[in-house]
Amino acid sequence: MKNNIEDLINQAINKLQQQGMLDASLQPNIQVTRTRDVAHGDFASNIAMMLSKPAGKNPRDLAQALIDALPDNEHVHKVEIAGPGFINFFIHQQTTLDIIRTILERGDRFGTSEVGQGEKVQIEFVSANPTGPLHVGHGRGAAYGATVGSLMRAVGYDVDCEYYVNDAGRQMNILAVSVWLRYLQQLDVSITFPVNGYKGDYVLDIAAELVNKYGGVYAHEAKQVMNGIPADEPDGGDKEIHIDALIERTKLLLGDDGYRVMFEAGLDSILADIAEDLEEFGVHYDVWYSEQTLADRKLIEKAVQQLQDAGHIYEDKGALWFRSTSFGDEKDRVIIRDNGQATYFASDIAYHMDKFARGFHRVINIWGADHHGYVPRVKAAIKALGEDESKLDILLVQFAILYRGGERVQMSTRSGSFVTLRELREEVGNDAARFFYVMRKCEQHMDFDLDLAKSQSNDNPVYYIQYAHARVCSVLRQLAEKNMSHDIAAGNENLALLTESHETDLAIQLVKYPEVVEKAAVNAEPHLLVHYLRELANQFHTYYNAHQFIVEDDDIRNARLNLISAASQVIYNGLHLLGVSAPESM
RNA sequence: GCCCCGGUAGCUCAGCAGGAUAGAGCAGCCGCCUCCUAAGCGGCAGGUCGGACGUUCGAAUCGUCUCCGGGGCGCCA
Repeated sequence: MKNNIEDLINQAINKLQQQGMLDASLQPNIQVTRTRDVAHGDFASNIAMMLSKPAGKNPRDLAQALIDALPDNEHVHKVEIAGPGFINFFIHQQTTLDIIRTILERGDRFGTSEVGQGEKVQIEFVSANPTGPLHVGHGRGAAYGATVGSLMRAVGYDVDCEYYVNDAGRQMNILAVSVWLRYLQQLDVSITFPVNGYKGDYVLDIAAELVNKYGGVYAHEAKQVMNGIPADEPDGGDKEIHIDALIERTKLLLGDDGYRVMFEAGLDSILADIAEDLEEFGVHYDVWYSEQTLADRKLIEKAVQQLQDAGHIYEDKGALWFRSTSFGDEKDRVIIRDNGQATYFASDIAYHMDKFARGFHRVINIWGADHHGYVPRVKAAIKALGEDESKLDILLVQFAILYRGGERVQMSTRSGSFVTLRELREEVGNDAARFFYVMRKCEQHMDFDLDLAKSQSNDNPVYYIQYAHARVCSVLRQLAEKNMSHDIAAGNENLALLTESHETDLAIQLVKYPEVVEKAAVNAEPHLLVHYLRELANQFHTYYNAHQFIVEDDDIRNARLNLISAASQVIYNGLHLLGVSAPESM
């Protein structure tokens, strides 16, 4: 309808240009918006005010000229000039009510479209290091990424969701050592656990399984483990040096095979846990991409070589540097350390190179806001590799700050004192968690009050929306008890009977749904849908309180039941996109 | 020091490709169940849109400066 009106205005402008009232060279940017106030009709355009200056005419006079030039349209009921020169369009009520028929016909496909034209899009999100369970901070990225994926699919994009598994690098070595040391402790080897080790209970569980499976096969005496290892922090040493020495000692004592056992026990167990956690949260991935395979497939070397061939690499102090400053970064970055090891950045260049090689038209990375300093160098690398950087969008999700008892909850994976996503899900439920996480714009810091979320209180906005859906289901259930029926075809014939203001308001809200879904998808802003659904639920509840649906008059009853069925269908569709269930009774 | 995000009602936040009297939830106060679930509805009250200047017919929205809060700036990942 909006496009329709833009069309009409365009025709009017053309007509005035032909008549010489407007300069033919004007290329107006026609804006049509939905009005806030019903007194202003359904749609409004500011075109007359925008053209008033270049046309050298008073905006209200120009508006009148445009209105006179507007072609007739079956859906437009009335056009008015208002205020300083707005043109307000009033749509026929029947046109609005026809949306009910459309919704009931299209069912759960109502709101989907093809604007994405099947474009291949990759969304990578969460990608937390597999060194411990997901915590509530990851939950926001998970819910946000999954919802953006659903939204984009709904409007016709071909979406792949991907998790980048950081299964290589120092963190994983620290995990392997942590597992082994816990294993030794459980075999009563007296060892002080390093400050920098992973202290979470899950490491104890992994170690216990190893004890079960292998007994003392990988045991060594405390002396062998600790002799000659530089002191840890509490003993006046450096915790980083201490843990690195322990990694080397572990590799030495266990050999390659033994070390792999520790390494994989940690990785496999934690990754499986993460995958299960996300699946239970309704977050599905198409691809789990291993960082290790980049090295195995020599993609890192290839990426470095490609940059070198293009002349963007130089050597300094024994390391290889990428001249990222040539591409807008604030300083150059090391990609191969003086010890010959590739940096994480090098892997990431290779990873992004591979993303583009896989043929995505658009690549979306959803990162925690703490990675924002990393954005320029990744974009720099992409430019240096000759790729089109506009295909890469990096969306930064701000932290979810937890509050418990009015106090901020500190989180740290290493210390083991965090609230896990699983814990949150169990306490507030998947529906509330999914909903809360996408309620805010992603760049908005989020205060997540655990006490409030945990309390199964009525304040919970997700219940409010679900309740609207359940209420409609309940009404339809009652029909049978009252020996009455709902004839959808008859209802569609009688939509014109829906003349109450509550009914038109509700229908207008329903008309907006596809526009909201499209805008939420294109802008990656799920919160728009959340706000829309709240408003829709509110309009339904208001209608519910104002009028009876189960009435004796067959025509009115069928028409009203069609309207509320359509409303509940839209609520169902919207909640589904958010990954939230729509219960039939509550 | 540089960079990113935020500063709108008591609290948590929408609105920000400039537009017609700035919205919602919660909290507060007052009403509404002989009637399809009161997990609901209606009403009242509540705001110098952090501040200043600028652009504009018009600024919460755009620009510059400034103040406050959060985060980031490694041969870590």
